[in-house]
Amino acid sequence: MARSNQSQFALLGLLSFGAMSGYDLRQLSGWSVGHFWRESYGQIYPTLKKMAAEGLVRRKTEVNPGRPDRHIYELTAAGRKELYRWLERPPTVEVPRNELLLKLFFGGLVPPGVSAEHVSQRREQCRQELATYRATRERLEKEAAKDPQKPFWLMTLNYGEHIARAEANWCDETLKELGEKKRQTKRN
Amino acid sequence: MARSNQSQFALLGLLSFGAMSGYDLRQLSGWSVGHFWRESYGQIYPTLKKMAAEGLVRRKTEVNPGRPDRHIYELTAAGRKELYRWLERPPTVEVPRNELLLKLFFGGLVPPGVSAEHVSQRREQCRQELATYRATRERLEKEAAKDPQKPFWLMTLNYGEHIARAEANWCDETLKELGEKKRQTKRN
DNA sequence: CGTAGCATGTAAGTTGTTACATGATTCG
DNA sequence: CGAATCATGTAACAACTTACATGCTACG
Repeated sequence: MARSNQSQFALLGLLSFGAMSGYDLRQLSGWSVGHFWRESYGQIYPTLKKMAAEGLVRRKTEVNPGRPDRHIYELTAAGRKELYRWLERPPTVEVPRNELLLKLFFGGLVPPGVSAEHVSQRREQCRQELATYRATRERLEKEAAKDPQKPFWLMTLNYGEHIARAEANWCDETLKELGEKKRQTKRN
Repeated sequence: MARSNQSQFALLGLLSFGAMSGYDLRQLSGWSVGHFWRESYGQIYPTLKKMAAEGLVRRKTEVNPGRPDRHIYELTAAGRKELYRWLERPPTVEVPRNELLLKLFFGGLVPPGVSAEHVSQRREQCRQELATYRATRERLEKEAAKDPQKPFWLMTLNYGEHIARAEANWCDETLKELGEKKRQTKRN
């Protein structure tokens, strides 16, 4: 068992940037680790509670007049230690499920236009992702120009760009092949 | 709700190649869709049972003397129809979690050697994946030379190769950057 | 005045993994 | 003779998503 609670470590990591609320964690994760890691509120709030009970984080309540209270979570020494121990363990790889590929694998069962449409949509998504990466890069250059952690953030961004470009290229190649298939089918 | 039971469709798809047992499904998925889709027995057997109850598959028992019985599952007309309907729906994308990137994102918290070691291990995994793809490609050329579905299988294989190469390149670049970082750290 | 954002959380359901249980046969 | 493969399945649990519930404020 022990699937080792990855969400927990993601949150611990984000909290290393400073004390935050569950809401903040969600927002921050959106533009920082958003392209390779996402957490839902339904996951964040219970995990924070559990970590507080285990002494990995400390909870403080910030009372704001005319606004909902904010529950700010802060790393404890124990939490920081856990985080470091996790960072040093080698990451485990698992096969990511890819619905597009699964459908394409069975592409022979449906008219070729169906697969082409799926790939074409993916192509467009890649284009959008690449645009987002460019924007994030500019934002990083401005807002984190001097941050010592910036190089690491750029590395993860580079990863996204490498993969998105590769995926886009594959889409283009595949669309060409599917196009030929379509013509062949029409002739028969 | 309705997370739309992806595993179910994967199994329906594999069953379109012919009637099979749960065990067979697992084996077949290993080398066919293995690099982008995996199912465990704990998922396969209950799903088959459920689909049989819903009339998407038909179960036949093959009695073998001196061996465990084999439960062979076969697509029904309803199952086939469900499969086609699913194939035509546009695939949904979800952000795949990447533990390596998550650790790298927080790389500033640990000595640079730690991140380098993680990336280096990933580099080696890419090498192995590429070797597997080459082997699968050869196997496909031989064993499925005339299969009309072969082009689709090759497309999914191409995808794997594109991504693995991109990932390998990224690893190399990143290792270089991390190497420089290490030297800088040592000098300070 | 409606919508979006701020802000917290719970409940119910689904999906998936891992470990366990069983027992025969084949191969080295 | 021990390990791997064939073959099926269950139980326990972990993880995650979605929808719901609440209510205020700022903005157009």
